[in-house]
Amino acid sequence: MPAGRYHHGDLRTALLDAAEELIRAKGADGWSLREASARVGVSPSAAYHHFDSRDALMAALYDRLLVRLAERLAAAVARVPDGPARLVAYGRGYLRWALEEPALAALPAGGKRTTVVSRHPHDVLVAELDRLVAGGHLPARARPGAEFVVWPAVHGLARLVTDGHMRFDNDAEVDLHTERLTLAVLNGLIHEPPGTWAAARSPHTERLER
Amino acid sequence: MPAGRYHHGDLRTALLDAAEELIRAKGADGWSLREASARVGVSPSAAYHHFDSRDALMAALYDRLLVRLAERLAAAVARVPDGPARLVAYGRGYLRWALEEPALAALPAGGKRTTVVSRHPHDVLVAELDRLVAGGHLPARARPGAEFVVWPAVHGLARLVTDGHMRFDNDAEVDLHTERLTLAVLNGLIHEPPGTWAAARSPHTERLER
DNA sequence: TGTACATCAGTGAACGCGCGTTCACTGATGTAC
DNA sequence: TGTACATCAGTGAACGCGCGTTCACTGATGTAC
Repeated sequence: MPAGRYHHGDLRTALLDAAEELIRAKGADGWSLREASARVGVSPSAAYHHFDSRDALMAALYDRLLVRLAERLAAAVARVPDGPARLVAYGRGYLRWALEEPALAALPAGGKRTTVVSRHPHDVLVAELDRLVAGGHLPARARPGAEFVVWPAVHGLARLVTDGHMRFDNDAEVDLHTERLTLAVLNGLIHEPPGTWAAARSPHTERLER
Repeated sequence: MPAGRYHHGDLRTALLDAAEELIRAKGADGWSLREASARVGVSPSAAYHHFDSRDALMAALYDRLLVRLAERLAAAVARVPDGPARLVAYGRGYLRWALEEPALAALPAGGKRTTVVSRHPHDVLVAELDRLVAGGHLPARARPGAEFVVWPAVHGLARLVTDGHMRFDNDAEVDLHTERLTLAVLNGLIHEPPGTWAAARSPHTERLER
C-alpha cells in the first residue's frame, strides 16, 4: 500500500502479484488470501471488493498466466524462420517456462471459468500448425486435430519435468529432448496414412468451453 | 475398526484406503489425516504409529498408486499381440485410468521418495519398447531414450484430460485420439534420421533417483 | 502350561495455528448543480 | 468555484472451523523361562 494513501489505486493487480509471488516461493497451496493481503499492506477483507472469493482470485491469476505464456510463446516463435524449427521453438519456449516457474506451471486449472482469455497458448500452437501447412511443411490432410497431438506431447514433457519425474542436467539437454520430441511428433503426422483419422472429432478444449 | 477389537490388525492399509477414498471423492486437498482416521474409526494420533507425518502417508499412497497403475498397464498390454498395437494399448490403459480416477491421476508426486517402487509404469513402457525393437517394429537406432518421447505424449494427454483442458464426448473418441497420438509418436521415431540424437543423454527419471 | 514382563498399537485431551468470510463502519473520491 | 451527496474502497474485530502434531497414558499381544 503506497504510504499515506487510503485507496490503493490498483489493489486487484497488487493482490494477483502478491499471490503469484507467494506461489512461486511456496507452491500452489502455499499462499492464502490473508497472506497476500498482508503482503500488499491491506486488510484481508479488502480483497472482497475485487474478488468474490479466494477461488475467484486463483482463477483470475490462472487466466493471467495463460495469457502471459501465450505471449511468451508467440514471441519465441516469431524469431524463427518458417518451417519445423518454429514448432521446436514453441516446444522449447513451453519447457523453458515450465523450468523457470515450476510452481506456476503446475497450477491446477481450477473450476468453471467465466471469462474468455484473450490469448491462449493453444491459439499460438494452432496458428503455427496452420503456418506449417501454408508453407508446405505439413500435409493438409494431417492438419485437422494436429494440435491435439502436439499439445499433449509438449505439455506432458513440461509436466513430467515440473513434477520431478524427469530431470535434465542442463538447459542444452532439455532443448535437445524437446527438439527430438517435437520433431518426432511432427514427422509422425507427416507420415500418417491418409484418411485414417477422418472419423475422429476434435475434443472440446478449455477455450471452447468458455 | 473391527468391532470390539482394540488393535486394528492392518491400520496402515486401512488409513491408505481411507485417504484414497477421500481423495477420490474430494480431490487431492480434500482429505486430512484426521478425517481418514475418523473414517477408519481410530483416533487421529493412532496414525503416527504407522506414518511419520501426513506427508509420509501421502507419499506411501502415491507409491501404491504407481504400482497399481503399472500392473494395470502390464495387464492391458499383455492381451494384445506383438506390434504397434501394444503401444496403443499402453496409451489407452493410461488414459482410461486417468478418466476413471482423475483425482488420483492428478496427485502431485510429493517430496523426496525414499522407498523404491516395485513396479513403475515407466518400467512397463520400457519393456514394451524393447519388445517392439525385438519384433522388428522399431529400428534399434531409434530405441535409446524412446521412452522419453512416448511417455510425455501419453502422460500429457492424460493430464490435459484430467485437468479439464480437453474433453471428449465418449470413450471411443478418447481411444481414437490416444491411438492417433501414440502411432504418430511411434511413426515419428521410426522415421527419425539416423544418428541425430546420439549426443543426447537420457534424463534422470524419478525411478532412477531413488 | 503358567506367569512375568517388554513391546506394540491404541486412546483422548490439549496445543497453537492460520484460514476464509461476514459485518457494521468510515475515509476518500468524484459528480451534479 | 463551492457544496451536497452518492458511491467506492478501505478498516478491524469477530465468527467458527478443522487442521497436524504432542503427550502421558493404557489395553492387548507375544515371548522367555
